[in-house]
Amino acid sequence: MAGILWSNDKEKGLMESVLGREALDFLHWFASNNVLSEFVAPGGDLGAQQGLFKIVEGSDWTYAIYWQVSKAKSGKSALVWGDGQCKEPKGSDVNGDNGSVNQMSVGVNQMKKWVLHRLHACFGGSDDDNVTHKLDSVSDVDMFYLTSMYYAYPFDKPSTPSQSFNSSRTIWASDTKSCLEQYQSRSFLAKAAGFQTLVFVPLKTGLVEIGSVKSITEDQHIIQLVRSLLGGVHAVQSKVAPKIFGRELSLGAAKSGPISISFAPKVEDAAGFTSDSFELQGLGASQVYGSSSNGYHSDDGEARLFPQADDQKPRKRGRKPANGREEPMNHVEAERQRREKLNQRFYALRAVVPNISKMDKASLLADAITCITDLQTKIRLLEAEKDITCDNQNNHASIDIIESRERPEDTVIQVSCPLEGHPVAGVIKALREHQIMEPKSDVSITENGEVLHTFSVQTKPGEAEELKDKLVAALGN
Amino acid sequence: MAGILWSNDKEKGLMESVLGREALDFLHWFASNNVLSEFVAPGGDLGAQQGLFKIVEGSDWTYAIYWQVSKAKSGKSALVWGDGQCKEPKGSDVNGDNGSVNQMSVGVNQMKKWVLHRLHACFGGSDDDNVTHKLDSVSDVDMFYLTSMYYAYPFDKPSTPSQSFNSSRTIWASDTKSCLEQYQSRSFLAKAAGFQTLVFVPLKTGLVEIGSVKSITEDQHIIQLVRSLLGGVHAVQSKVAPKIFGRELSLGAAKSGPISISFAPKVEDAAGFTSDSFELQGLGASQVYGSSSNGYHSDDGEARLFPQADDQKPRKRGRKPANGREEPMNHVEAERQRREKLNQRFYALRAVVPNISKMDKASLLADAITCITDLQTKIRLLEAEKDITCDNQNNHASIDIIESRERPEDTVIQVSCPLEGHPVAGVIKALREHQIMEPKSDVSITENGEVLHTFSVQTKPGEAEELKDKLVAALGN
DNA sequence: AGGAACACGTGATAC
DNA sequence: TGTATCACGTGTTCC
Repeated sequence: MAGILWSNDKEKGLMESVLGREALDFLHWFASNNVLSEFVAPGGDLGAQQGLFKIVEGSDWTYAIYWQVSKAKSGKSALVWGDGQCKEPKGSDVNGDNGSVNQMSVGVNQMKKWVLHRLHACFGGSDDDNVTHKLDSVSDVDMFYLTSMYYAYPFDKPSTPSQSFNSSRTIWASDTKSCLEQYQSRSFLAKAAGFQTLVFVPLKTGLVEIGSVKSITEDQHIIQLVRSLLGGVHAVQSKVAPKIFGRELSLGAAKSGPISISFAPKVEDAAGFTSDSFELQGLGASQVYGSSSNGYHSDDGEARLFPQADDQKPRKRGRKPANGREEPMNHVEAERQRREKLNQRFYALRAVVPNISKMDKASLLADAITCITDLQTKIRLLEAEKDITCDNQNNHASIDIIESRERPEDTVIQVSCPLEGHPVAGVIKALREHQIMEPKSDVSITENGEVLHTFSVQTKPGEAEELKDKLVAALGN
Repeated sequence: MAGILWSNDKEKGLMESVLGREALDFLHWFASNNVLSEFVAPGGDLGAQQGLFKIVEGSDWTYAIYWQVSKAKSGKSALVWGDGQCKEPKGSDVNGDNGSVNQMSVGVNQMKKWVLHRLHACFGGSDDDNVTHKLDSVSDVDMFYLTSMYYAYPFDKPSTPSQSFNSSRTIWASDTKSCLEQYQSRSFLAKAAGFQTLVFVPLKTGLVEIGSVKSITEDQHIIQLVRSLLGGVHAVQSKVAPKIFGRELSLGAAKSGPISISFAPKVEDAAGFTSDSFELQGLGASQVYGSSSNGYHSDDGEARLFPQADDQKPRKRGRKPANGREEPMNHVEAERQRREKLNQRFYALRAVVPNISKMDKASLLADAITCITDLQTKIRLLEAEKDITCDNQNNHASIDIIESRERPEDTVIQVSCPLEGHPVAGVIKALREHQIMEPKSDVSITENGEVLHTFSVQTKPGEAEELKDKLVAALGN
């Protein structure tokens, strides 16, 4: 009955009518397990804010969200709300059609605000920064956008965003159907808002989600724009679609763009697969993909999906006439299935192993082995690197208190830390290069949590401008 | 003729007689390709120095070296000399036997010093910090130790240290033979120094090599000691020896300890393997390991290494009587080899995939797939994390020059940077918690390149001591 | 040819 | 007794 997000069934029903069943379940699970509070709020990067603004402003995009990678103390990582930008789509009215603010829409509006208020409170927001107070009425786009703020995508659970990030593949869904599919648990809200296009652009430190109420076909320029605005130095290379045996794998949807994902590929469950579903992690068209190399299926007769020139060279296919006993026939069938399963695993392996040298099975295994070992060393190196920089940072932070001697009314604390890594190291080095050998500075803390270093250096008249240029050049901004 | 390390053949010969052929080649290759200068010198950590000292001092160990992971700008990583500790083994004399300093040993000594001098010069050391000046005579242990300083182990080349680090497995060689094997290109020097035990202990940020002129059997306590002294918080879990089908894999040498490595497992090359050698990466006893699941070999009759109760149940093994044509006979043989190769790959895959759920081939492939995807996401996350911290650090370094206004004789430069990540952030926070809201500090630079923050805060009498404790506690040291 | 790679049916084996 | 997996020889296809 009573949950965290609701206190009785009536409230639950109300929330469900606004958010949809799946979103409510999702958020309720989050709230119950305190998932969101595990992750540190990345603290809005101004660059991200500006970049998202540029994407949404003056374009057909309705909103843009930057999901950032965040790591919890528990070691789990997730994509959490980093920043966002949203606008009301042109030509749409806030309260549905025609602007007739009737009784019902007012009631709906009140419900939305109540739900948002509830969410805000449950996820640990204080009352005064509640954005709903400022909103006169809440549109469906607002509802979607504001609800998304409480979302997060842990990497240990499969989801479209995490998958896009992991594979570093852009996902572009430009028709209502596949678009809503990708929205997954947010699809109810997305449907209400009328989104027709959804794009996930993976970046180095997270990904950008952009959506539109219009249908926008895939455009590499927009992807590049997103990357250049938010991706640092667009270091995420745009991988070409993986091909296997020369054939493109993404046969699922129209265009070459969106990768349609079916999370529980229950196809041909009858064939006796165990519950593990490798054959197809995010690669459209399971039937074709999962089939054996010369496309025929064991059970059903709907086979021969490969372009094999119908009924030409049937070889010795087709079940044997079951000669004599039926015991060995079953055996043959079982063996067939075993082989097929193995082959499917081989295909799945081919899909995940990069740099496949030859299409040979043995070579594939060899490549897989080198791949694994390479990845392992890469991880070890990255971790070592991380630890080293951590140590350095700790060294920076590990400050020796040299002196703390008491005098009648005040205390002097001397703290020394290495120059290397100190925020003003660049300034000091630049000053030193300018023959200013003993730069001293006062340090004070501003009210907005910044440290202010004030250097006072002696310069010859006219030299100051040059010094300033040098400093700017030395600091690289 | 003329190289970087020598100017003529005579010099080359002299160096070779001191260093040995392989070490000379190794170092010459380094010097020629400027490998060492690529990597940043990690800058001696005092903790490491002390730890190594504690290991060597008062024990049977002759020396200890900390090899640290270092990353070049090119992206290549290597284990480079981090720090070291060395002592003259007890009971040994510096100049070989009996202390009779004859003409020859004096000459040898001169040669050693000349070689060290040469190495020192070639690897970019200045003349004044040349340690050979301080040494009266150079023992073989010294020679080994000082030469090792110019070593490095890039991860793209196979070597015992890099392999130990990668697999995070301790390597312990306690007999002269395997010991010298592990020394690889340093074996000539190691032999001269008389080392009988060599141990590599992998850590998070590198590894520790310890050696002794005595034969020391494997001792988990020493490994733990090394880890606790140098491994941060011994986060490198000591993996148990991998088992396959319940049998231990390390059959190579005596005891359960050392992993004997043969870098080009040329065994059964005759069987028609291609040059790729997966079947055995650092897992002793290639013959047993590489064989098919019920140990028989295709070509040679030296088979049946598995405990299979000799000549019991030969099944239908043994080549068929070659009935009729000999063509298909060749075919079956080829097929046999293909199968065997595939099986070997499967075995090799089993060796590198962690968390093997079932011994099934299909399950193995499934595990391999999840393994690869998991590793890939792990890498993506680590890299994202790295980038985020890099961004943060850059933000710390990216300082806005707020003001630089010129006055008659001096210039005021105001630099602001975020409090978060600032070295004195901890101090300031601690002070704030003590209701000292506006801590100001002078900053000056000491002559040894450190930044000195001097805080002057008002305290009530007797409060200073408490404040000091709080600060120490807040800074965690 | 003639090797390489694969799928297939079959017998054996372990639980 | 069925239900797995596995290895083997064979037929076939593609260079």
